Amino acid sequence: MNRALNGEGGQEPRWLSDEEQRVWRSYLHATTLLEDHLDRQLQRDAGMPHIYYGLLVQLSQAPRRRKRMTQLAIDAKITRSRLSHAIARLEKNGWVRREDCPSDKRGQNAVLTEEGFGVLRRTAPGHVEAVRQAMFDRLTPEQVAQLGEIMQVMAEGLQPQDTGADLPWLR
Amino acid sequence: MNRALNGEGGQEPRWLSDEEQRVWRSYLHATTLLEDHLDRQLQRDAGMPHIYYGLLVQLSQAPRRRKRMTQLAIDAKITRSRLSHAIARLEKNGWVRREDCPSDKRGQNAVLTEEGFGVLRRTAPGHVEAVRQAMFDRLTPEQVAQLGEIMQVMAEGLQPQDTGADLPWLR
DNA sequence: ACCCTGTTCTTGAAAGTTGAACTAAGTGGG
DNA sequence: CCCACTTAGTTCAACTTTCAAGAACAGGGT
Repeated sequence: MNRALNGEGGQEPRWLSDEEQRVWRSYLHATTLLEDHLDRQLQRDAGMPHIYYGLLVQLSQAPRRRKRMTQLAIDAKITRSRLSHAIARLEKNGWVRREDCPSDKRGQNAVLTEEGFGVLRRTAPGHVEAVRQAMFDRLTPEQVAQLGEIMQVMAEGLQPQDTGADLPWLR
Repeated sequence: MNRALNGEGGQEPRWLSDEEQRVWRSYLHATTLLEDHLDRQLQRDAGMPHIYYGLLVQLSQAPRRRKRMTQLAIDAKITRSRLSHAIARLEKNGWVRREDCPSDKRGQNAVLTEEGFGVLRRTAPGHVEAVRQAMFDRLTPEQVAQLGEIMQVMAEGLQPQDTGADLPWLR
């Protein structure tokens, strides 16, 4: 459905207004700077990128500190392939281990190890502090509320099925 | 300066409140979904990732459609290393070429080729449309203004020099 | 039991990214 | 002019991500 609007065949493109451009640039600017910042912070203090850290967090909050691979992939918004590689790396670190799923022989659980939990306990304070300094300490309470609302709306519009019905692949 | 708050030596960590956690999750959720979405959109329609597309945009808006490597890296918020690789790839595509800087023999200009400009002209409408659908079409004008304000504040707090004076390396 | 289709997860290769080391060229004393 | 120091950009190796297969199992029908 983008096809019709794309490239040569399309009708008049709806360009961004000046203000929209400014907002879009600020958005790109802020989000990339923050993601880079957190990636470096965690690489330095926890020895892993932000996404990997997020996987450990997910596991730490799951019922028995374990989760099916596919569910973890969905919750972390990454592909199963990426998750496979990531878990392999975390496993090599001793922070996660794999476990066969009893009910489904295809299935695997990723399980947070005690050691992995320790890493989280040690590094979480520094990470929260970094997030605070970058976001919550700089925004008014109203802005925090607004941001929450805005991000929620955007996220809703981007759930898997939206962009086209021709994307049966997970995520 | 994170050291003192990190891990074992620190004082009471300032955890996020429930609402802050919700906002933070929404933020991560929305930003990663959008970035993935745009990456796929551009990979499909323009044959390059979002960042590379951004480089072409930068060049197209620069005075003679060219820019010094370092300046381009700063403007695009990426490392010089990453830029080197990216330009090498874009050069292979024929969309950019390198040019020795006349005034500084160390310097290089990245120059947008006519072909590169053509790619931009063909793919920009589809990209703008994707951005609109994901963001501007879903937000009220007030929310757009709020988002702009918020992102500006966050970006200011993340400029290179903030995190510590002990980071002489570019970004 | 058998086949068919869809799901779960992994793998391998190519592409992209990172951080550090490196080359070459400008800069500013002494 | 020479030295040390900085800056511009590239390169290398290690790591991460993506995309396209592929192996193994599940859940129906038939």
